[in-house]
Amino acid sequence: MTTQARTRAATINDVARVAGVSRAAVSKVLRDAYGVSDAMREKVNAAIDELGYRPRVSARGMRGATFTIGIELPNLDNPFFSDLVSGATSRLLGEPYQLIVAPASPANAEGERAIQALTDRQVDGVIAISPEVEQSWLEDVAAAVPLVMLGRHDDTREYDTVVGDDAAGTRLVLEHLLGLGHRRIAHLTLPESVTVERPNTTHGVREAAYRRIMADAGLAGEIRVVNVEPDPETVYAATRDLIDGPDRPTAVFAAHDELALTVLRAVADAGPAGGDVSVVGYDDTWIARHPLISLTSVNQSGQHMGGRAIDLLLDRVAGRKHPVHEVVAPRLLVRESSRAPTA
Amino acid sequence: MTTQARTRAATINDVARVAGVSRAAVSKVLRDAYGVSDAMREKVNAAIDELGYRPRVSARGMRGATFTIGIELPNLDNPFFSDLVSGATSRLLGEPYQLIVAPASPANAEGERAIQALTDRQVDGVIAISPEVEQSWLEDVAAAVPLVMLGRHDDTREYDTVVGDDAAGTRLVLEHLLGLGHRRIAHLTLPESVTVERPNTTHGVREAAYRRIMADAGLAGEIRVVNVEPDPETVYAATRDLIDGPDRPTAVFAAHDELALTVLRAVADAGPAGGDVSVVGYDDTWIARHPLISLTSVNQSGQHMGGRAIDLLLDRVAGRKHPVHEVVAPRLLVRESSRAPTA
DNA sequence: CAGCATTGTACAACTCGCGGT
DNA sequence: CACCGCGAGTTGTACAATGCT
Repeated sequence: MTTQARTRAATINDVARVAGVSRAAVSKVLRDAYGVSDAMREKVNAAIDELGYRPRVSARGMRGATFTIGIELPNLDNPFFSDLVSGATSRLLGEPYQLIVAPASPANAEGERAIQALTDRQVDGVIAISPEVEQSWLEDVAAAVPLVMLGRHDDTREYDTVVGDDAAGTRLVLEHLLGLGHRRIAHLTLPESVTVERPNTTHGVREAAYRRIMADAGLAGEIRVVNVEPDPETVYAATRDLIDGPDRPTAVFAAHDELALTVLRAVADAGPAGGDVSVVGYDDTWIARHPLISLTSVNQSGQHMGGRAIDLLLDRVAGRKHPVHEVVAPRLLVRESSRAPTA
Repeated sequence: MTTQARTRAATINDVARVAGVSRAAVSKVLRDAYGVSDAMREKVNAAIDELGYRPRVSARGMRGATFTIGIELPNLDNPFFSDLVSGATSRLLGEPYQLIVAPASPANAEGERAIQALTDRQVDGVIAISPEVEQSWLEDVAAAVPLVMLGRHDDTREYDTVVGDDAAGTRLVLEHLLGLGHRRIAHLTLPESVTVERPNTTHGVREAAYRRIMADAGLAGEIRVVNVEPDPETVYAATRDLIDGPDRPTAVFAAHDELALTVLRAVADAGPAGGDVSVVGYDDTWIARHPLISLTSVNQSGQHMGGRAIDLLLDRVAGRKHPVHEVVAPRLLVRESSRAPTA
């Protein structure tokens, strides 16, 4: 502690020696296991404090648990993901588990690598968002470690899911816009590799629901889906194409808030010449609520979803085997970014 | 792989048996160590593929490295932190290291716990942002594992630092505002526990520079520092107090963009009655550039800082002993949130 | 007898079942 | 019976030692 350049960090053996007990006894105290007297516990704890001892998680992981749960995220830029993490973190207060986040590399399809990095590190459970990964691969992962997936509507054998009711959320958005009198409503979303090719993902369900509801409203001819890579430049350019092109939509339903913000930016930059375009997002992130942004959005409480994911994971760690699929009800928050069309 | 309900995951022993070689040989090809023939490498890799073998990082950690570098962050809500992580992630492409993020719990002074969680997990290096932690404690940590701290101007013995030139950045802000004709310029920042009590932190330096520059400009009487906990409600209330109270400032210099956004919110909510208040932030996060926000801010490139932190850490892993202190030059981005005072 | 490739084996730090007082 | 300790087991690393041209 006070001495510098300590030779080596203390191990369980050092603690045992100082406390005058066996290594196994120290282990029991550490794990709060059955069969330790108060006197023993006190002696051991005193030695632990004296040496500043901390158990190596690596060594623990060889036989027991690592008391670590890992969460894989596509990136940290989307504030919805921060909500998830913050919900998970606060649900974990008081539990002996430490949360670690593994951001997938910017490249696509890096989700697998990040999930594997977590399992390689012997985490006790994994939470992940990976629309691009095959279900069969996830089932294999789940056979080895408790797994909860976010944002997938899969019918699974081995893992749990927490997901918003994306069809209902999309209905809320479209009924709102249709009710305002909009007809030319475009849907801006992620590439087809995570929508039409992955009909069980959030964005797959949202796109399908958009198409269905538009058709049901007799607006099949107005269906317009723009699939783009989610980097700002591409989204911006795609939106400008939409605004500056023929048959400009009067409303854009963006698949999530981060996209919606870029749409708002393009609309703002286009100025009055761009016409009056309503914009709706999804996730109701904190920035949507900002009065200067005031973005109409669908709330599905990322905090709550993150917390529930932890609940399900801890259930699984405790032994549950059958899959649970939790669906979170969406709410529409109407703000200034959506209004009746002027034309 | 294809078979389900595999009994147990493959170990290095299984690989050795299938390949018909010794365990040591397998270890060598895994580590790319000296002294393996091409034939050996091929046999082993074939066995690895066949078994779907992946080395346990826990076991590796017992003797060698974990190929993991950990980054501790106070939270994931501040987009500047996302920039840091994204800079670190892309700098790490091609390196054999995996980045994991440990968010500190919302409670204050949880930074120590999160850093310890990383060292307990035997990471090969740590990057951290922890203004509240004692330097002596960090020196102890750094004696055991390579450490790079962000946002601290410490004169260190064992760890490196990457930090913006906060005095220069503050000067850019104040010269800009003074040049516009502002006199009543308030500074909204974090609690004194991380400013006046920690003069080596970013926010400590910014506050001190604010006081000095104001005084040098003959405005000692106008110095007004508001120290608040950074949760939105508190910041909002403090800003309203400022706006609605006597001697309303004509400009507010917020210590970082996340705070500045809440200030903008309070100003927007106050409406014309709140008067014309210029707002300046710090970090130039992506949201500051949004045309609906258009926040004047100081850029110190989080991406660059995150990348440099990785560079320094890898240097240290490779053996460097003496401390390096890297200072990043700031740039002021003037946008619509700051303008000449009307009164 | 160099100069390789390859293997044997001593660790590393903890957990846990079982046997002993 | 309540407590405690022995010792094997966990998976990989790395160095010394062996075997082979």
